[in-house]
Amino acid sequence: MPECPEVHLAGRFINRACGGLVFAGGVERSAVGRGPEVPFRSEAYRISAIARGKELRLTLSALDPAAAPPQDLVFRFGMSGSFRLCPAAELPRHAHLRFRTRESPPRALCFVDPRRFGSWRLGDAWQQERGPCVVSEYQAFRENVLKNLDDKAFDKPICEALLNQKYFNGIGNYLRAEILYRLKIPPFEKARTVLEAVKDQVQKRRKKDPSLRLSKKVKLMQKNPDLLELCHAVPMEVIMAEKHLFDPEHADNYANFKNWLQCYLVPGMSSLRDHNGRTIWFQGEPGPMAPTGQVPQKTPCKKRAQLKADPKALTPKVASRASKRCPRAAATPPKSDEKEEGEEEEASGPGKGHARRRRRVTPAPALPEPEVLLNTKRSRQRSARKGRGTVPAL
DNA sequence: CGTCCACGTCTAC
DNA sequence: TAGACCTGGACGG
Repeated sequence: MPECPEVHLAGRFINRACGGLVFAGGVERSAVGRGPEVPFRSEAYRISAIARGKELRLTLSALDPAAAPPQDLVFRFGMSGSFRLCPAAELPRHAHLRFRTRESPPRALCFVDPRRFGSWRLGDAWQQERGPCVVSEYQAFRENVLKNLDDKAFDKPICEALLNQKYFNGIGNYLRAEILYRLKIPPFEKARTVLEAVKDQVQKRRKKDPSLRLSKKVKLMQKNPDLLELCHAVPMEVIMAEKHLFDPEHADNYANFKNWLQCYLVPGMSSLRDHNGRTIWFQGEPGPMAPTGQVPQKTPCKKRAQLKADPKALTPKVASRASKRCPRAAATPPKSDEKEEGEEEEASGPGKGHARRRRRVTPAPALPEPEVLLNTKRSRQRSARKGRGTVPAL
């Protein structure tokens, strides 16, 4: 689950689980891994990690510094990357890079990445174009945004700007939805409009109480976080909830994570494809820059036996939140012949449990003769689906 | 079985 | 602004 919380937690996992381990030998790479061979070998070395946004840097350090210079590696996780520590004799599928311990029997720290969109590079350099980390470099992140509001990156809708790693290093698709939802900001409001308002608000606060004590300021911000503060606080919630969302016996982790989500994938919320073909989840108005020719999709609210709420699973703030209720039904009534409820939909059977997603319904547009257009063999090629769910333009 | 969808970048018309 | 890059799970017939 690689947005910045998962990357940071991967780093924490490595430091905790591997901090006391000694590794030995060379670094093994799978035949298909998306990264270079790692020219490092040592009969006794340690591994440490540090995260920045969606990147994770590993440092391999020989116990005897004279034996070999340290080797740095910077990973990106793509859509499916993760690190695991497992017996070297039972490597998981798609373990594209492996670091073996000196134990007997040996274990291996593995970079596992089924889809292979992730990669690694040699050296200690973070990717040049990525901005400060929303989690670990909050002040720099904030200033980088507010000082550059004239950048054309902010001409775009806020939901798209939030995925720009030059300004929002660490934010990904579920975080943008969760962040905007907390403030009920329409996802297709213009980014600059939203951020200028943040800037003005800061000025006002300053004028009003120029001598506020720091502690007061902190309280104020915690009570009334602005968008940029939430870009830090929301990922932090996930990181803090580590124990419950990502514990070793990951049996219920996914269920807990889904339970933490307030908007992304949540039944009753609306969704649209943004201009890059990514699904944005939101509630309420899409906003002025919404793509034309699409009807917001809505997963119907089923009568659901709520996700089995694990009462201790959530951070205090969220803990009291009523289990996910459907907001009032709204526009775009679902198709009349929709299969209603029926199954009790236990959120996730033990073991599996996955995004229970309603198949996207081809919207029935309130336009004459949509069928012709909609049914014209939309090419079934893999990526021909960006436009699915569209409505003939007017 | 087949289709759709996924927590992200990249580069090439 | 489309594809391309990939595997695998959910769901439908």
